[in-house]
Parts: sequence; structure tokens; C-alpha cells
Amino acid sequence: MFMATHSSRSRIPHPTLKDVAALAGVSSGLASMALRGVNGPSENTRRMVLAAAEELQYRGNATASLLAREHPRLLGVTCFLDRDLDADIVDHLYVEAERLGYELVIGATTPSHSLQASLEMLAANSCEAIIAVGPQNPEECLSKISSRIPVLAIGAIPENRQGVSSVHIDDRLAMKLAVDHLVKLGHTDICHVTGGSGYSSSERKTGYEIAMRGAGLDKEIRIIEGGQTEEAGVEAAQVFLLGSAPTAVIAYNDACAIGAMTEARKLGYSVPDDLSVVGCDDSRASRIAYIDLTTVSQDREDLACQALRRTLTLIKDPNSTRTEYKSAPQLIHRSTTGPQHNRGKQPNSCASRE
Amino acid sequence: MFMATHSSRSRIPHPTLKDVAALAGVSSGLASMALRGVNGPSENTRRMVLAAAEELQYRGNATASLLAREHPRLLGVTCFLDRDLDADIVDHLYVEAERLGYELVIGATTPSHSLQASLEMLAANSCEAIIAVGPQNPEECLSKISSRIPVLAIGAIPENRQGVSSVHIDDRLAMKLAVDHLVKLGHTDICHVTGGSGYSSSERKTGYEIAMRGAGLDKEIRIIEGGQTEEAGVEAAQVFLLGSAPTAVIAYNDACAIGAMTEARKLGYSVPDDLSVVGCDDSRASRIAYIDLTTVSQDREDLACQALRRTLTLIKDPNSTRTEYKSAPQLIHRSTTGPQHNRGKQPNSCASRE
DNA sequence: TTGTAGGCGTTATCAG
DNA sequence: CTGATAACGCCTACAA
Repeated sequence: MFMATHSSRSRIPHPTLKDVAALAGVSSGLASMALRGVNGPSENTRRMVLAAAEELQYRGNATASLLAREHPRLLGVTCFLDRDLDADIVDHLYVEAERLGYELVIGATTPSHSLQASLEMLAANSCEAIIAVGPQNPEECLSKISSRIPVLAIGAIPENRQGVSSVHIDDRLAMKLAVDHLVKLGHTDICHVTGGSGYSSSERKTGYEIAMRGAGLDKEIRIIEGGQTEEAGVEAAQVFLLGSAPTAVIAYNDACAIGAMTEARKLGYSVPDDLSVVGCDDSRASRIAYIDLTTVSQDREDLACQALRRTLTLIKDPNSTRTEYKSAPQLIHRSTTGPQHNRGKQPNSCASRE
Repeated sequence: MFMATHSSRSRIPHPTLKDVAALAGVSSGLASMALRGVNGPSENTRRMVLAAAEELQYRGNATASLLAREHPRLLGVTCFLDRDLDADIVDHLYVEAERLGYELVIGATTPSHSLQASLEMLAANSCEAIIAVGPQNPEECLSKISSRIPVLAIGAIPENRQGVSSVHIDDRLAMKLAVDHLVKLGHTDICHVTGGSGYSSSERKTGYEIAMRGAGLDKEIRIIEGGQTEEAGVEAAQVFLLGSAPTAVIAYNDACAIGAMTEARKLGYSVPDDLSVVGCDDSRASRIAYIDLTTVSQDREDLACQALRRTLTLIKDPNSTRTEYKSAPQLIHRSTTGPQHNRGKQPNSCASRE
């Protein structure tokens, strides 16, 4: 059998529905129905069409289909590419979307490609709704675009963001779990490193404060300005380890916690002996054996399912009211937290020990 | 001024080009040209159209545009969501694409959404070409789809993958840099942990072998089957640390290196005193201060630029021959490699020390 | 069960 | 410089 050496892509255009219909000897309308599996065409017709499609290696043109359909069944997703939490969520979104007969198209948010740009792109491309995954710091653009197309955020959103529904973990509860975990281990001197200026950061901060008060530790509340990166954690540690160091620290997220832990160890503190560290998110990094960070997990599957369910509701009734769903977080006890030994807050001279 | 309390999205459909043209008092064809900024319309007409578009809050329908244009100027990108190397590359792709007037749409590859599925989706959605980022293990689907649409892989591809061009680091050179670095530090007992069955893994293995021979270390060549994850690194370490442990190890990538390093430390080896560890990719994880892994970096910007340049060439001439570009890697010396002390290969009883 | 025809919103071609 | 008009490929009444 001979095969073409050059695939002459440029010469023979892709076969269209009309070609398939012609080969099958039916009209293109019928062929369309047969291909989509809706009922109407007879069994015989369906077979003919499928055979023709197979023979011609027919591939539908999704763009044309999108334009013609009234319900494109296409959802836009914006996410960051370097956050494994987002990756897990998107993975679950794919599963749910497939189950519900929806297609997903992704607009990535990167340093050079803003959330705004992703949203515009998705809105222009016939998406029926947009699911924005991750900490949406310039949330204004979510509100803005939500007047054109339903938007649901996975991640906390201020209540006054009109039109944008959200699905996220209960940030306050997450911090309460962390505080209670440490209290149970005997800690009282527990400080919190914030995640900067975002909304979920302020929620977690509030949750920490409430939990501390709930544990009768009003006087011990100590808040350090931080951020969502490892570097922010490093800088925060340099602050809270000066003077009277706490025996435990709860960071806004895992990255920040890892940074703080790194710096603490570098300064001679042993984790968890001298300092217990708790992160948040249960990121991939937190699970690295060498890090093995105690953290508060987000249930990715729950978030994805709820997000999709609610997004479809928004599509059906665009005027339905904004909703908010708080998923229950869970404490994951790993090796960076331990009992309070109460043996002083001075760093050891020896860097680390088992 | 009154504002609608409910954004009645469902009631008023988005304004179309025709609406804009009507308001501006011109034909839709003219309006289209004015909006796109091509020359033809008079300055006055252009202003009228722009004003009308502004007033109606007109947003073009990208789907319709895609269908009508002969050159959609749309590129599909497949990538993994949890690999920060890919994230960096995509970031640079966005920059280059914008510069060249192309739009990017992303199809993510996740555990539940195969590369195949992403490719099909992108091909069906009027992309002019697809750039596949990352280690494409089931590369067959790249070849298959390349008969329908130009495909360029960022990452090594076997030579017999017809139709698929590739842009990637020089894997063999990368391993040579690692070997030479270690040799310069006095190491001779250098083993390599592979990345599993992929093509770039076999290239790196070969590169390691060649470099070892080049350094006169034929007898010292020692290869351990590994993988691309931290877990694989852990398992590999359990193997190569049994019996006579090497003084240095080069892993397929950073994740694998980190796993191996973790396990080595857990078993009582000090890094880099007892064991030097080199990764590959210069991933975000490798830069974490607490890990600070010596590695071989990939120039993300170079990869992205070359990929885009070559992709456009493929689009212009689909019958042009497959090309391969090897980007120069660079050794990043961090703190997991050090001089060979030659003080025996037995693990210390003390876990670690400064 | 099947064919026909009109439309989705743009772009592109051609006369005027 | 401008305005009809025909694609683009598919979906979907509606009619047969």
C-alpha cells in the first residue's frame, strides 16, 4: 500500500457535513442529527451516515457548531498554571463537565496574561459561563464581566461583588481548625502570617482572631503581614522570630508556611520542636516528604462539583441571585506540628535534629 | 442616573455588528473594517462606527469571526497544569503570540483529560496549529493529529514522529553539564536516575553515558530506573543507596531529584557532604530556599520564541519539513552539590548537620 | 422519517 | 470610499 509522503494539508480541505451527507446520500440536516445521536433519523440512515463520516475521516467543526447552536454547552475556565491546587480543581471540573455534557476551554492567567484578558477571550468565544479558579485579586473585572455572562468564582469573593457567585472553603473555619489543632498540642503563643491584601486573606485573618478568642487566647493574638509566596513567608519569619518568638505559626497558605519554616530552620529553630508550622491548601508542595507540612486541606472534588452545579443554574436562570457555598476544610496533621515543649523560645545553636 | 438592579442578561441579546452598523448609519461590512482597523473606511466613518460600538458596548463574536476568517490567527496550546516549567513556557508563549497578533486557547492535560482529548478539542475549534507543551508521553497522538493540523512539540520527540516539529533543550548536553559539574567537584562515582520510558528520558540517559565516557568514567556508569515524580526519586534512592552508594546522583528532573534527596537524608546521608544531587529543569520547587537544588535550566523564553516562530512557518507552509531545535541548557549551581570528600560512603548516624 | 431553507455573526468579494 | 451579497459550516424549524 502506498502512502503519501507529504500530507498535503493545504490542498484538500477538511470534509464538511455536506460531504458526509452527500456520500451517505442524505441531506445535511439528517446527517447532523445522525452524527449527534439525537433521535429522528432511522437506524439505517444513522449507519449510513456514520459509515460515510468514518470513511471521510470527518471531524465536526466546533466553531460552526458553536455559532449555530443556541446552547453551546461550552464553559470557560480561567486559572493559574502554576498552582497545583488549581490544577486539581480543573481536573475535577473536566470530570464533572464531561459528565454533564459540557466542554471546557481554558484561559490561563499568567504574569503576562491578565485575568481580564482571559475573561474577555472566553466571553468572546461563545462560552455560556465562566468559572474563575484561584485567588482573584483584581476581582473587579469579575464583576464587570458578570453583567455580560454568568461568572462563578472558585475562591472567596467579597460579598459586595454583585453578580458573582462563589464556591470556596470556609476560610474562617480553616483557621479555626488550625488554631484548635495547635491548642490541643498545648500551644498558646500562636501567631498568624497573613496572605496580603486579598479577600480570602482577610477572611483567614478574621478566622484566626475568632478562633484565638474562642480558645481564650485574646491576649496572644499576633498578626504578621505576609503574602502568598515562599518569599513572603521568609520575610514574615524574620519579623516574628525577632524578640519573643511564638511556639507556633499559622500561615495564610502552604507556600508562605514553607518559606517561614525554611527561614526558621535557617535561623536555628527546630521544626516542630521549637516551632510548629501550619499551612493551608494541602498543596502538592506540602506533601513533599521532605517538607511534610501540616496543613488544612480543600476538598477539590467538592469545590468542582458545586461550582459546576451552580454554574449550570446560573446559565439556566441568569437572573437568579448570587450564591455562596462554603466547603468544609479538614486538618491534615503531618510532621511540622508537635506538642509545645515549653522549653523556651530561644533558637538552638545546632541547626536541626531528629 | 438610574441603573438596572437586575442585569437582564437573558432578555437583551448582545449587540451584533449589524446593530453597530445601523447605529452608525453604515453597512455592516464597513463597520467590520472600521472596527478591525484595516484601511478602507474614511476617518469620519471610523469615528462614527467606534462611537456606535462604544455606545452599544459592542463586543465582537469571536466564534463568528473565526468561522468567517480564512486565517483565524488562533493557536491551540496543550499543557499540564501542575508543572511550573510548562507555566513559564506558556507565559512566554502568550507574550510572543500577542506580539505576532495571535490568540491562544488552552487545552489542559490532566489525569482525567487526556492529551488526545485536548488535541481533538483544539483541532475542532479552528486553531491553525497546535503547540504541545511538556513531556508528551503518548506521542502517537501528536503524529496522528499532525496530518490534520500542524503540530509543534515543546519537548523532545523521537525522530520518527512524522510531521511533528519540536523545540526542546539539548537533553544530552544538559546531562553533560551535570556530569562535568560533578567531575569538576571531584566526583567519579556518579549515578543517574532515569525518567522512565519517555523519549527525553532516554535522551538524557544517553547524554549521561556519553558524558561519563567523555570523562573517562566508563566503568562508573550506573543507571537506576526512576521516573518523573518525587515518589520515583524516593524509590530510586532506596536502590542506589543500598550497598556501595555513589557520591553523586543526577536525576532525570527536579522532582525526581528532590525525592531522591529526601530519601537519602532520611536514611542518614548528608547532602551535599555525603551525596551531591543534581536535578534538571530549574523548576520552581528546585528554587525553594529550603531545597535549593543544583539543576540544569531550560531557557523558557528561548523555547517559546522558537516554538512560535516555527509554528508560524508550519502554518504558512504545511508541507515544509519537520524541524527540530535544541535550546542550550545551563547549569545552575545551588547548594545540593559540593566537593567529593572521599570520606567513605557510609551514612552518618546523625541525620544532618550544617 | 426525510429534505428544504433560513439563520447564527463575521469576513470578503465585487460592483458602484 | 461604500453597500450589497455570498460565503464560513452547522443547527433547526418547518414542510413534505
